[in-house]
Amino acid sequence: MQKKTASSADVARLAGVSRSAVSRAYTPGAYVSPETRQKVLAAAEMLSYRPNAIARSLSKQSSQLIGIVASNLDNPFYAQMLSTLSKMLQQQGYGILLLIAETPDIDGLIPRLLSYQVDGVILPAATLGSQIAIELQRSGKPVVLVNRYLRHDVVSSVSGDNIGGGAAVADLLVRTGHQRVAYLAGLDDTSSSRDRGRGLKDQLARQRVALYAEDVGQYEREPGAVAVRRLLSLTPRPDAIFCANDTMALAALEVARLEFGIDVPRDLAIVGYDNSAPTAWPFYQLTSVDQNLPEMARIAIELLTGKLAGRPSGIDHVTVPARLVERATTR
Amino acid sequence: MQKKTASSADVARLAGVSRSAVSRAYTPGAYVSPETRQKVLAAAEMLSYRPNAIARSLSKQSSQLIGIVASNLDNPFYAQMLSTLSKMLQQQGYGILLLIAETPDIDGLIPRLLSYQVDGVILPAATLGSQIAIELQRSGKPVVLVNRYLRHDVVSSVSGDNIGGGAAVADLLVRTGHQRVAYLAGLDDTSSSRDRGRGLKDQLARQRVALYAEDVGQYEREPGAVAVRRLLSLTPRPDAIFCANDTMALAALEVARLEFGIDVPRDLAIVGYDNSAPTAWPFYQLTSVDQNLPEMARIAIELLTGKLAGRPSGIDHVTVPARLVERATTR
DNA sequence: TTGTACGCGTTATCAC
DNA sequence: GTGATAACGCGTACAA
Repeated sequence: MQKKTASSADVARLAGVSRSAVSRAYTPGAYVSPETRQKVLAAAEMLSYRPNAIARSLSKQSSQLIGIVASNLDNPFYAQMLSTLSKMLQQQGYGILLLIAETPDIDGLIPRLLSYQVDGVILPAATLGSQIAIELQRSGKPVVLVNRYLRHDVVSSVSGDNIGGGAAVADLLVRTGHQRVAYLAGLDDTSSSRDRGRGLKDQLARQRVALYAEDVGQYEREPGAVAVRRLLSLTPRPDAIFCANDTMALAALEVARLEFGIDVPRDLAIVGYDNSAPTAWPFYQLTSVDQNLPEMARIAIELLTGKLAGRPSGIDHVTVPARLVERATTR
Repeated sequence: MQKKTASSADVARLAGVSRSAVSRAYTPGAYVSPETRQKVLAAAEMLSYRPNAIARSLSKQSSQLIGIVASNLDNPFYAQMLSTLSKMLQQQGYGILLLIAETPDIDGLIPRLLSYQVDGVILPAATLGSQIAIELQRSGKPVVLVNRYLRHDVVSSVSGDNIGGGAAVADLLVRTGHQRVAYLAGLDDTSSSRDRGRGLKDQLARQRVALYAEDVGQYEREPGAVAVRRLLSLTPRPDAIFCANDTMALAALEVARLEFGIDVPRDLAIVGYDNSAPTAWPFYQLTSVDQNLPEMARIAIELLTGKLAGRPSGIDHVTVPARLVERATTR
């Protein structure tokens, strides 16, 4: 239990070398003789010395810190996204500065994130105001949006193939004989919700089926349930509901079975989006669209580290293929 | 889109004052005349200057950064714990350095966390090796364990009243006429699992009921389901299963109803722990024990900030009362 | 290969 | 009140 944490000067003194030598001993590929290197490491061990990353950041003008602005951690998809991104980043030697974007004063928090000189920022948040992304971008920090993109190509992003995913759902529903397909959107101002709906609609249209109804559930359980009740009260009733995420789809299944006594999938098909863990639970067995989360995370990091390495990349938008996972809520 | 981020020297030059004046303008309660303060703020605005937190940390010997070592983010309880802790901390002006403790080389990651000079560390991880906590503590960093404690009082912690929670379950089960109560433990080497089991057993004993069976499900869905199958294959069959967390309890309910065709709660009671979101979902309606997560988070931060303020607190262990939430899996 | 000297951006101390 | 100056701990030209 030593008083103060040892500095490179302490190590240098004990090892009988200069501070530069200590620094070099910790710099891969620096000119140090094996002997001095050993002396330094031995002394460091004695003092249980660890280089001070804060001081290094100041000197190197690079903190090796990545900011992640997260939200909706109650949604398993985003919880897993945060976990996956973090694991991959820390494996590559980066530290993670976390910011939860659910407090009202989020705008005041971003400058604080920046003040820690993060090398880049990842925004895995479909429900986040786009203003933040634009501001970050303007401040010159490398930024990558995940699961969302902005028009006008102002900031790089990676997202799932929402149009393709919606189209795959349309194909499945038409193929299994559905005629009155409803779409339960997430948030109107998000690219994900819009594109999933458009993919569905367009692909239905190509097969001479018109979208029967549309409602909005804000990507959340309660508003979703309310919207589903509205949809299921239409006459004639829809024979299929495609929900813009799993959270709403799980609620839809509950409302349909328990409140309306509907036989799913015989009289009603329900499809979700994200293929999050609960969709596979025995009580639900929900058909859903897999976004390939690990791949999205991988690419997000690749885009960001590319910018960090100064690779001359403009604003690019990468799309990851989606995959329909059929379970027991479709026939 | 300026080239470099402005420093206090740039602001000082533009405002026609010294760097000290700039620093003081950003230090609450420092000796600055309103006029110079205004000049500085105006110049800062022009250059869109933000104090560099890294440099400040170096100078002040305090980073205002708290490390959180998280894991099991697929468990809604821990996802919410991370979210709540983070929100509270950032509200108090702290930054959060996140470390996901699910990679094999976790031991190598801790020093990196420390190298960023975090002011303190919170460990909300029941499944984390206790060695890490002890090492951190020994390094002199303020540490608080959440939802777990260590014998011998070596590191501060806050946890739910697991013994009381287990006892409350025992009372409920005896009161509703159960005689063959089984306990599905989490991980043997965790205080939470041990205490919940002990609370159950002791309180059963006080009412002349012996624990009928015990098994281990590692706090996870699949191992939990396997253990439940073993328990339900006993003859005579248990008439109640108390699971050490919700994840296993949800799986237990599925196995009982779908695989064994058991009528829950008529022929079998199932109780979980954590009162996480899915327990309230209509398909489950699982009776569970609420840990009062927000209160646990609040106290954890209070303990930590107390240590940071140099308040002379030893090693203390705070226990938060638990509350039984009865739903449809008990009668 | 090694050491010296300076810079990174900020705060604390001290004269003025 | 204000402005020099010295830390804070480290990386790195540059000289040796």
